[in-house]
Amino acid sequence: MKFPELATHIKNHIKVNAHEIEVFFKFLSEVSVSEKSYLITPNTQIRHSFFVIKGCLKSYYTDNKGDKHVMQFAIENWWISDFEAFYQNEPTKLTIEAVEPSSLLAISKENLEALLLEAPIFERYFRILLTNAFIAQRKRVLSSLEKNTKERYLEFCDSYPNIENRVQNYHIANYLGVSAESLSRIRGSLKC
Amino acid sequence: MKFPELATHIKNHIKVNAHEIEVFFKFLSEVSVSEKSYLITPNTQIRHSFFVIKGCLKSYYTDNKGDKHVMQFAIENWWISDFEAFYQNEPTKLTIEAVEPSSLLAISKENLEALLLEAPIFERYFRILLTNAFIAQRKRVLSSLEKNTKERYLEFCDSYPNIENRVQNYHIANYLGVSAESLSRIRGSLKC
DNA sequence: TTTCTTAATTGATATAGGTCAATTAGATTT
DNA sequence: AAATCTAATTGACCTATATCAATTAAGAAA
Repeated sequence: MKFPELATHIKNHIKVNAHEIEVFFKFLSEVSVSEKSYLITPNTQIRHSFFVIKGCLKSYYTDNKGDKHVMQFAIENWWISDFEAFYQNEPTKLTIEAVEPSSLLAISKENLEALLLEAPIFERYFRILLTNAFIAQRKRVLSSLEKNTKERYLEFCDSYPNIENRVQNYHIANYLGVSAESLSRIRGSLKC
Repeated sequence: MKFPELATHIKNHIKVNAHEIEVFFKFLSEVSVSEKSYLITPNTQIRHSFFVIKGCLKSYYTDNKGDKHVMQFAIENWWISDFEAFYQNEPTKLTIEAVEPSSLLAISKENLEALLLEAPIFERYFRILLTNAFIAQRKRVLSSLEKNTKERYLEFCDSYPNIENRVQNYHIANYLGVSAESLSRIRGSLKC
């Protein structure tokens, strides 16, 4: 079986048979990227969603002061994209950059549409993922309203297992919306 | 035609015929609430989604210090629910409270499922709404990372037209995650 | 190993926004 | 109109976090 990681991920969410999985796989392409290279850059029209087989990536928005704001990290078995551009056929606003050398599966918007026509069972798979992603965003909004930085850091470590050792301090600071110095002090206070 | 507001909302998103709209409407119930009454309270199993015909409501999370954090306002033509509870069949965590006397259409989770079986065209309608809601949450996350309170207040006024005159200052402060005093000072600085 | 580069930490200070208290303004009730 | 209640504003002060600068640590390259 090709791409066992994605096959498992699909089976964890919906009931599918081997043939349907095969159909899915024929719409995928394999992508490998080295550390610090880009999958997506701002203001382009290339629109894919990516499933991480191995590695670690981040998506971020660069504001007009040049500050970067991390929207998402993705490690093994996560999907990552500029979802706004992907779903609404708009130019990209985000950068997706590999934090580690990574191997991915990519599906284009057109191929996704073709897949859903040929195997509508996957409507359900993507609807579940979209629902989960929506709820995850709501939790992040709520966290930012309710919790202080230390609590949000701990929550972050929880939702991205073991990621503290894979991405740099200041990337996490950009995700949490605090300065690298503040996060460093918080980490210091947690060690004691 | 019954419920012209919802009929228009649906037609703005998908192509439907009069019969399909009729099918949708038979799964709805009408709800009226007075100001300050609740549609949903925490730790209940009642799960509906509500479409606002007239009025204004808010959904909020109450933390264990008793502080309230507003997730969403809803005015005419918005859907509102505790989406986490609704989509994932969990007990509610939010309160939905009417800010003005309001009239609503309600659809239960079970009726939604029955509707989607009988008229699958509405899969598309709800998928579009879910996608829009997901993207709106992402924008809110990005705002909280990128913008200061004044900018977020202006953005808020923009996305909820004319709401400054309909809900109280401190409700908006709870939405933005700042104190009522801070928001008052920001409003003051904008008048000059 | 030595050098170079990038990231993390630490210190000193500044600032946005929080908290608490008092005052004013608007609504609502009597 | 007077009294009451709730919300908004304002002031004084406090705290968390930002910012800037200097130092240390860790990795990568020579």
